[in-house]
Amino acid sequence: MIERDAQGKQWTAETAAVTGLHIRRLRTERGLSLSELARRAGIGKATLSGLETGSRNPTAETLYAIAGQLAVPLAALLSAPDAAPTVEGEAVSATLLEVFRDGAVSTELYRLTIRPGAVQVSPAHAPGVVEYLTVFSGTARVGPVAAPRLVAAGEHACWVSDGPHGYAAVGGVPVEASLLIRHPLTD
Amino acid sequence: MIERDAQGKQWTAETAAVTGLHIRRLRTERGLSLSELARRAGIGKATLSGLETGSRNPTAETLYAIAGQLAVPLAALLSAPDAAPTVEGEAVSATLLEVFRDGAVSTELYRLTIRPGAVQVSPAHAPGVVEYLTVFSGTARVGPVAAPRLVAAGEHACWVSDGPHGYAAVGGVPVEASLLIRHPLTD
DNA sequence: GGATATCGTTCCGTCTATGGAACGATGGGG
DNA sequence: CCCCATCGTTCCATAGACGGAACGATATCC
Repeated sequence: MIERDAQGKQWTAETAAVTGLHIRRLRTERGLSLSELARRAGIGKATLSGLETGSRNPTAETLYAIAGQLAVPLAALLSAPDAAPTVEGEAVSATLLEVFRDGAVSTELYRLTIRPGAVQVSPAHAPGVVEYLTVFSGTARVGPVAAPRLVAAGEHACWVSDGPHGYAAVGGVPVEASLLIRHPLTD
Repeated sequence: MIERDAQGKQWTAETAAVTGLHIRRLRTERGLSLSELARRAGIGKATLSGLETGSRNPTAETLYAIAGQLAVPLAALLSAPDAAPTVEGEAVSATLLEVFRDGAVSTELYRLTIRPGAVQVSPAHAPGVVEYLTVFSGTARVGPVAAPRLVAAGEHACWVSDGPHGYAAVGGVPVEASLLIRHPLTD
């Protein structure tokens, strides 16, 4: 299946600087002064200034206050858009966008790009795991290796991934798609 | 109809507790002990313990280290992604998670909750707009008002939304789902 | 039983993120 | 010209987040 990046992300000087730039950009886009945003968010000017210049390691409380006033999700402040864990395979690049948890089911949402010229085969998952693929552009051949399906732009497919299954782009064009993987929580 | 959360989100005792539960859940799902995760993430056991029990206000550095080791986006640790723009309807709450743009198509991804006891009907969209709904939990009756479909947990449905279409929860339980809306860009 | 290991929590000294105040710079208005 | 408001940065005492060590609890082996 999709192997996860076991390498941990880290908070570095660079991360801090990028985060600061994001905040400053969002603030100026809204025509807010540093003092004004600090006042509205209920934080000190010193804190916000230090944050924007990348010389601080903010707490969750501070980040929440700022994101709330800027009316953006926290993720918009923190990471570069693609700092999420990315999985690279022979033919597939996947970015984990969200993890939903509802009752006894965990659902992971990936942004998927399938490169042409190769086929990626993933081994079986745990029983009960289902995958849903929606193609934005290009044409993909996906599903169980025993019974693959052609999915064109705007179409979608789903399959039970309790056996080996593959991903391939058809026609020499990369495929852009979203992939939902639904895991029953077997605890 | 479109309400935006202009009120700032705040870091409260409850936020901290929910965040802690998310972390603990992700950790135990992976079969990791608290000590082991702390060691791998390079943080103190005291820090992780306090975080999971909701008695701390972690720094970005700590959150990054944990999210990295759990291989999830930071948003999966922090409480529900409801700091994002949210659309509230009579029966439906939708959160815009992502917008993809690929060639001549724009695709919006929503996180959807349908409350029981009401039916929400949306007017026709532009021609060529298609919606894809994947249900995580509960059972939904969705699709064109002329031909609605029943979708149970783990199933999905798609329909062309060039006519009025509705969303309803069946069986008195809220429905949790993801919704992809695919717009051809006709400009 | 005793010895050992690891679990998650609590204690505590250190370090640092915090907000208020003071700072120099800038820009109108009278 | 002076006066005053507001800009973003820097200084600083304090609150609190940090990791190491010690803790009691539980399991496993001899």
